Amino acid sequence: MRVSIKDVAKAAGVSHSTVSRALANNPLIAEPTRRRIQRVAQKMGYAPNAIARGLVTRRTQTIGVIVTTIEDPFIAEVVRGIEEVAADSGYRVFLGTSHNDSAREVGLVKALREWRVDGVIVASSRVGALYQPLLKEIGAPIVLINNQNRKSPTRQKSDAGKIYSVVFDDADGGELATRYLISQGHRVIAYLGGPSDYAANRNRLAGYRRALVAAHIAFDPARVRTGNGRVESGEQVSALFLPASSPTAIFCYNDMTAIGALAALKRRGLRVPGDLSVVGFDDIPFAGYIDPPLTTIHQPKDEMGRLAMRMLLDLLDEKKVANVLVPGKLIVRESTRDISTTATRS
Amino acid sequence: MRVSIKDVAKAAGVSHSTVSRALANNPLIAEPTRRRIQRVAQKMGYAPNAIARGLVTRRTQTIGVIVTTIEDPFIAEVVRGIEEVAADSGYRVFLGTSHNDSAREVGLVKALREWRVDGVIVASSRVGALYQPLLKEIGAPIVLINNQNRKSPTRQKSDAGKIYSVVFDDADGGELATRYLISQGHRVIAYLGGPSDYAANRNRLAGYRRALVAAHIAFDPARVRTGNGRVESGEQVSALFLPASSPTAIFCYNDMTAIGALAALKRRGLRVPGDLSVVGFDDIPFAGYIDPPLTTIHQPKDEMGRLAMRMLLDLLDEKKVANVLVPGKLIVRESTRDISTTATRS
DNA sequence: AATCTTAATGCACACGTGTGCATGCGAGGA
DNA sequence: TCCTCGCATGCACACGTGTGCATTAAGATT
Repeated sequence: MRVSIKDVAKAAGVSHSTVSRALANNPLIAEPTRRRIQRVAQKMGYAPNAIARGLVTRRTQTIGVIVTTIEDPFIAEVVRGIEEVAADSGYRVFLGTSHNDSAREVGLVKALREWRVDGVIVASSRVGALYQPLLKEIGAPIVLINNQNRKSPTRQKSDAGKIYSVVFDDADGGELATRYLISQGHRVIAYLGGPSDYAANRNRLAGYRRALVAAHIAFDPARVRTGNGRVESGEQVSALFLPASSPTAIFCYNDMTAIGALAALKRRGLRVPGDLSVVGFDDIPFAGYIDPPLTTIHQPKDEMGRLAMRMLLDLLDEKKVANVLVPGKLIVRESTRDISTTATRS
Repeated sequence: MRVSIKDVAKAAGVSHSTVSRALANNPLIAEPTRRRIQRVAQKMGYAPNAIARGLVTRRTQTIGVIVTTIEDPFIAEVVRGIEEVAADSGYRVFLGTSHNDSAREVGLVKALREWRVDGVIVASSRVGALYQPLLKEIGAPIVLINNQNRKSPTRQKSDAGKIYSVVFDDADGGELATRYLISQGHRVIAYLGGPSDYAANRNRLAGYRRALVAAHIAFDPARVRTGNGRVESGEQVSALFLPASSPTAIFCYNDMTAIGALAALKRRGLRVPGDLSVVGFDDIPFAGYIDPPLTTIHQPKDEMGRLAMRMLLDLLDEKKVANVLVPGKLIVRESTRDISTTATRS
């Protein structure tokens, strides 16, 4: 049988209330008494029961984290950021993976509700997008990371209740990547996209167009393809070599697509960056280890996790919080090359 | 204010005990009463309080999972397996990352103890190795995955208490890889190892030697190097090219090391698998996407997670369980080549 | 008709902790 | 000496649920 606060009380010859206060370092308890009780508790191997405490304080010091799958290195890094801040603030993390399976999602939300978590962070596009009413049932503050449901997260209505979000600035990232290619002398730049119904894809494409417009380069829909965000959509590169002219650079929806593109280009006998420059997106852990090391847009994933958790802590403290739009960073590696002549430079 | 079982009882005009039983589908309650109560509860949006329930049943339906870091794709896959089985069995997962930081580890164990988790799974070498006494304090069954502390997990003493383990058969994997290289005609095979104090490294090396002995090839310590298991230890390949003779194949401690080795070989102007065959270990997600796609030993990571969770479920049911040694599988891709002449074959 | 059996429901306690309020006690001032 | 005040501690209730046992009512049995 586990030792409870009453056992300690009996052993120390005081009431359980005194023990409770002594262990909480409540100044009401006299110094010597407190020290004695703490010694006794220590010796008896007493560990407070968080369950009972949660029942009376109505605070569990626990947050729920819902993700699509923990295997996605992107999500793993976000979760790491969350866990880091949570642990430092004395919070525990309930992890649930939805696998984009409705039954699982419903079950998860129900479980979090029953466990009375203090707050919830969701990094699972579908849950965030489709289950907002369900999420609200939890009755705890909620922060979504990179949710794909709103076109513009900053336009969130106040009547959306307690649902806030941290999202990456995809449009800015797309512009960053494209502007860099242009600065390297590229004029014919293709976009090898992701799923057309993803806001991330739409926004990256929008940034791409913005950069073209700024450089007075005409946008050509024929230079844009959609994919599924995985390696196999790299095959689509073939479709980008038009009879009229071929691109000198390809901006890819994400690193996985870029990796597929590199493989497809190699099979065509084209060399990167010799014949063609390629830019990815996300900066997954492997981006620096493939051949050639990939130039890409870095998303500060752990930082986004930390931001979300800090936001949640603020919400729990009933502070005012605002949604956050996180900017990316260009990481130049070896899959891109400057093709502008020295003449145009001087 | 949240609606409790008493509120439902009042609304339905019965006692709270009846509600409790009705919602648990206890046959003691008459069919019509039960249906009526369930309807009322549904309409009032009642969600049982798992905290209160846990307090009285002394079962939390929760397990703790301690890992080094969730960013490691290897661990992520293990966690996925655990989570999968846990969810299907009605268990929730508390995730904690230790980052090999003692303070964090102690804090984690304390937290799990206070939350009265029903069981614990540890996939963090250090925690498993150094904190067994600490772990025991939790007072719940414990399953370790790939713990590095025992030389031979099957020799576990029964007095070790409730600590069980699921470990990968590294020696068998090392033998599998080496035997394959030998079957491809290689006679001079180097081992580019990992940290010398890791049991995994020692066991893979032991398997390598076993395969050599079986093929009557002399073991030469000069053909073995240690590393840190990360990409940079691939640089060590240079040390393997002895004046006397150079290897035709390299067996690497893990895929990360192999990736480093591939890069280093390329810089030396050597082609894989043309000039040299390379075999990795682990089969990380990227192993199939690098250039050339890596021949490696597959560890069924998600399966190991599932096994560990099932073992834990058995322990919770007070069934007898035995430690498990999980075998690997050779995955042949394109980093290896058969160099035996057709003459010797016929 | 009286008693027994069975089915359905309520009562009351327990789980372990936190906390408002009452209580006791000693010291100091009138 | 009595009253007051402040400090340290104990009492008792609450949190929400599960469950052994008592209770009630209705039907069956003698």
